[in-house]
Amino acid sequence: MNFSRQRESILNYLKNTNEHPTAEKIYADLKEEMPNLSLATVYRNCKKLVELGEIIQLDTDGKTAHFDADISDHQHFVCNTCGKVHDMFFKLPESLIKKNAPDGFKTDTYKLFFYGACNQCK
Amino acid sequence: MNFSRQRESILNYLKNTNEHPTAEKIYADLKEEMPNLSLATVYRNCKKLVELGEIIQLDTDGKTAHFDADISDHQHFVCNTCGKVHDMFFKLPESLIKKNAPDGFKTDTYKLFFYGACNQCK
DNA sequence: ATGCGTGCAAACGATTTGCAACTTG
DNA sequence: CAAGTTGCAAATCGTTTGCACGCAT
Repeated sequence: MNFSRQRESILNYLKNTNEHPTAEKIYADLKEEMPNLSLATVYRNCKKLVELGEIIQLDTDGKTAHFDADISDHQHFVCNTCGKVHDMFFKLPESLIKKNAPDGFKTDTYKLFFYGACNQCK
Repeated sequence: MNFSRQRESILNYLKNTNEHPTAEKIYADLKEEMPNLSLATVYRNCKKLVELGEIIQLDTDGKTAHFDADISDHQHFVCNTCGKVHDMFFKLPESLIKKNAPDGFKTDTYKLFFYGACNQCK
């Protein structure tokens, strides 16, 4: 086994949801099958999985981090009403990035979040 | 006077810098002229000024908020080395937003941060 | 044995809050 | 005086860490 039972569970949980849960949510849901799972373990493993490139971390606001097992280069839409995070599969055109970067700056990555009302909350 | 002395100072401080300081930085700098300024007051006033639309809050990472008195619709570049935040004066084309928003979603705003190396750190 | 991973509780950093005192109209 | 604001200290929230123990090589 590559990963510990806990790490495996967390990764698996993330791979099988299209929500983008917080550590607390992952913890609450997995706690049912693993009653002595600890929140620290969830945080530790999410961090580790991010480092390993198995998942990505979404800082949708300045507060709580969300996690996503879809590591493809895509964007997110956050509903201001229900708080749910939806995927948007596109990338910013390279030309747009290049054109607008300050002179002499080298752009590695970007974070892009859209906010508004989802189809259910509108 | 519209605002309290403290609130005025904070807004004024932000209007006269092109850095994008954190609450701690604002506090540290203003404390010199106002020795009994409290950090809580800085936080309270930054929050209030954001609500009033006088400044904007930048959540460049999941951790510390930065503040910006330039309320025009513009973007930011964060240097991964020195941490400084630079302005980028452009907006995403409406067509790009419209084209990529999930079906039936209504986009209000977006947050866009670029990360990389600035000309000095490169 | 070694090394990594765990659960727990305590610590942490950023931010918020309760409160009594103070300002300003 | 009323409404809004302050400074301080304590509280809160999300997250991290120290530690002693446990499990797989």
